[in-house]
Amino acid sequence: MLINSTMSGKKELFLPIHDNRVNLFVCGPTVYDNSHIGHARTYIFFDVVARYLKHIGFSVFYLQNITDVDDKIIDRAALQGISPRLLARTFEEKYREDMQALGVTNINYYARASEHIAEIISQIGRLIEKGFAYETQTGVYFDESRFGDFGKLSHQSLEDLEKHRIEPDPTKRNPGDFSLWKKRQDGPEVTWDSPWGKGRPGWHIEDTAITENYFGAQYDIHGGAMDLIFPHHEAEIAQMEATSGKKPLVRFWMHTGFLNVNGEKMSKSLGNFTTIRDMLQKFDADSFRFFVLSSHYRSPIDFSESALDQSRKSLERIRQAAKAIEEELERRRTSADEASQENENARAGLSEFRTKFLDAMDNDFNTPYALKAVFELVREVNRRINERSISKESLIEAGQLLDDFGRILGISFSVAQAGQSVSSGNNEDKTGNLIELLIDVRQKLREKKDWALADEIRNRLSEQGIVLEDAKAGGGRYSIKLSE
RNA sequence: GCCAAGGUGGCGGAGCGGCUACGCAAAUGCCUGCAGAGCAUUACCACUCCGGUUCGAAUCCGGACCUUGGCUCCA
Repeated sequence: MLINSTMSGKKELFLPIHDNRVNLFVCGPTVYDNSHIGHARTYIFFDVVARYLKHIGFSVFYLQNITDVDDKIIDRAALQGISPRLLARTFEEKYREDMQALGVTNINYYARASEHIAEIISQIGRLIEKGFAYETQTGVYFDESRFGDFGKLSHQSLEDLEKHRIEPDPTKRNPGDFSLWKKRQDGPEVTWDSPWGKGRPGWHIEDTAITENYFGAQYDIHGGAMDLIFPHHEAEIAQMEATSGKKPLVRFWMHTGFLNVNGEKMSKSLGNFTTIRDMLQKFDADSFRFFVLSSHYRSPIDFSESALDQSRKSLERIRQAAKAIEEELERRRTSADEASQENENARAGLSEFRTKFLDAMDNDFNTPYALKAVFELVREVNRRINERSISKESLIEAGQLLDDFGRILGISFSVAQAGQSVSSGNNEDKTGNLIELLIDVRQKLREKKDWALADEIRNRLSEQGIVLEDAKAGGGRYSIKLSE
């Protein structure tokens, strides 16, 4: 398969370093607040990366760090009068709940920065020994002038990087040198002993200490959003390649585009900051996943209510087809349909849709193109059902294809688990029985051609959010719209 | 200023050298008591601009313009 690497800017053939094993690392959140829908975009995408790589037979280990030692956490905790650890653990828990709610379920291990201090200290020590880092009164810094490749990922030269907006720490040798260890004491929970005195790690070092610990000096894929390319990922390259002397740190750098809101970057000052929790109050997780995956992962996407609405409706079309397949299969159970069987013989099989879907995914995770294949399958199956030219085998195959595609994308295409909650007519509860009763009465009215009353029942149920759909041969079905 | 990603039909969004997706919305027809769903067809076929390469460019090259982001907080 082909994967675009930020380093080369090109699609390259993906082969893991170790046989069949794929080591995947994605920068996790700094847990000082609720995660927002921009995080969700990135993490949903990499969840699909893991799902797909597993589907095509790789053994994937997906590692994510949790930044639970950080200035923002300390500041926020002080503001709220609670301990940094309590704050961090609280939002870490919420983050995990959010991921669960979004169907992001393929992360094998979350590594907390605070639980890898020994590894961090070890790596800093080796950097100093090799002359890539130095100690001052304020901390330990990486000397970028000693590492020739600095800037290679973001395509910037050292001269470009001389320009800076924040006044650099005066003890640093070069303005671009970044912090490995901060000599600060902000309370026992965020202060550790080190050969350079008490303090805490800088932001970049935790990731390479963690990946070195679990993956070694080199691994397959490192993911994150575009804004992390510089300086964060640049710093990771410098730290690990300087420590180990092995290049490259990572074979494939993958970066997701931004999620904007009405064309603007999401930010608290603009008031367009949407947390995952708030979003899920209004939209179901599957619709959001569909929205995320209907654009290419490197393109910017624009979040809006109408975009989400459109995604919901598009997804609904796939689910309608899944429903039609089930119903047709049910019908076949009671009566054999020789005609359909025979009519289909002239038709091609459905396997071409699997090929199209997998080809799209194989080409740098082109999820919009993969979704196209899903819709083409849907149309073909609908057509065949309508024309009575589909065999039982093809119905089963189509159902399996939809299931497989849904599993890879982490979206439920089947009716049963639909977010909109579509009930079929065999509810056990009393409400369901009442609705059944009304449908029965209405059916009798229809048989008597009392259209006025029949329509009134349908309209009034519709006002209650219960939508009736009449079938040709009586009975019919209904669905309950939970939202709105 | 430097670096990066973009500018495609009413909207969303693929394609990245030649037949133009896919979805949403719309129209007409079939089906239906009506509606919905489904199916078929349609809208006469859009690619920021200006040059160039080519038999042929949305797609390659050069140049402009615009948008968003990064430049040591950031998914």
